[in-house]
Amino acid sequence: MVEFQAPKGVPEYYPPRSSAFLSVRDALAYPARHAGYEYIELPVFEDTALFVRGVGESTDVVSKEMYTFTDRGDRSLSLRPEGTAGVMRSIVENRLDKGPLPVKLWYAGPFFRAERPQHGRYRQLQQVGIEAVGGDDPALDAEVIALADEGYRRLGLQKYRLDLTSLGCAQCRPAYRALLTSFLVGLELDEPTRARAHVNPLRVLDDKRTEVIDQLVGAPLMVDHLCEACGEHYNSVRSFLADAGVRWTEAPRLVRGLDYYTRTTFEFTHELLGAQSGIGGGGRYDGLMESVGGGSLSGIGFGLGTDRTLLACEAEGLDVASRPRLDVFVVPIGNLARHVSVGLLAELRAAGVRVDMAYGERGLKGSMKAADKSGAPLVVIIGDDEVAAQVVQVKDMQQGTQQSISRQMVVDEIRRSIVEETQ
RNA sequence: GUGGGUGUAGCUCAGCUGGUAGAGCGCCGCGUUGUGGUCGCGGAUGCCGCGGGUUCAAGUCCCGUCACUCACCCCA
Repeated sequence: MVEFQAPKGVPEYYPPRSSAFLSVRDALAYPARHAGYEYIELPVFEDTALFVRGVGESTDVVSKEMYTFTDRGDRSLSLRPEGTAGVMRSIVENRLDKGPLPVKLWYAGPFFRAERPQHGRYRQLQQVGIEAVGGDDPALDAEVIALADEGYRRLGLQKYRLDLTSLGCAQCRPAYRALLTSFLVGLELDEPTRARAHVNPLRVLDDKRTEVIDQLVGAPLMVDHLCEACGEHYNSVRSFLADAGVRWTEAPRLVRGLDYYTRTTFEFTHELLGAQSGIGGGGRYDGLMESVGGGSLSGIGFGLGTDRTLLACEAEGLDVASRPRLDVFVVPIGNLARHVSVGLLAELRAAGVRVDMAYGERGLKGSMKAADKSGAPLVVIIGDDEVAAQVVQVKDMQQGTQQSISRQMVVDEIRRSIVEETQ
């Protein structure tokens, strides 16, 4: 048994899977980056009060899942459980909301929740997120959702679904909430569920137990009680989504665990992931910025789970990191050749070629084995004969063919063959 | 936080009713002169998760503990 282990529930990504993790993260961020969203790097911990006020005191995330600690200045800080509140804080603090609107940002990194770990649920989770702040144009909602969808599509994912609904606003939700509450009090519910209904009646709607679901058949739904403005907004969002070519499922019982969501709300789930099926989600938040001390700008955003998306790719058998890690592997024979090789390595790297060489005295056979395992399609072999003749041997590992190329020409030759291959 | 399952070589796992550890894969080496993958041969590696108990004897039974895992809950 090893002396030290990574903290409970914290996933690590090491080779070879780490390259797949990077590919997933990049694929999820790509659509937003190419839609003009700019990068924002945020603190991993913030003032605890930011999350309490922003995310909501009654949420499970804040009430029992935060890693909270006191620093040496006696300040209460918490590892961020989600990204949106921090983005809002930064926008307000750095006056980004005084510039052109909407402010469009993307971020990626770790978030922390002190939950019981299980497949796809981690205490340190990785997310890629975007926020579009300072606009309530329903086309913006559609854009955000479409960018998430495109990320999953880029990876080749197929067995996922987009659930969509509207949670109304400060105008219409309170009345609906009262209606739902009066409906719920008439049901046969156990104590924890009653408590939940008291804290947030909406949350009872997505209960998974059949005995609860059966009782919810006639429950009033938010989408049937939207005010005129929210109803119109939601219709427009759906219309723009259709224009964007995104397919969704109406999910009138969709509820999210964070209090700030209003109007458009969505979640992506993958069918092969078991209990932790949510691979991404998000929605509109109209009052969030005000609640953290900013102006009354509304926004919309999403958080996509990098860990779970990777699991989803693996569940679908997708090879998300098929590109070899190297273009060339150099095999020197003898000390003289090692000097030539080091020089060649520098030139190749400067030319943008991804290259490694056989270090250590392994002998030609061992070096060739290492070359094979490196996955590089080309191997450059240099021995005394080659040094004397000022050439190198370039071997195509797949074909098994080999040709002698002059030392002078070899960098250009290799670069050319790589360009051809990537076309 | 609440339940269930599992913990044996780097990995996947076998080890029947208790008698001092095995396979496949991987790794390293060899198959003579400067060439990988296939094949053949050889080799290294285990406090059998940890602690206690029962027993002449425990990987094997009992208790505890830790870790992992699945579900609830929650969510990415």
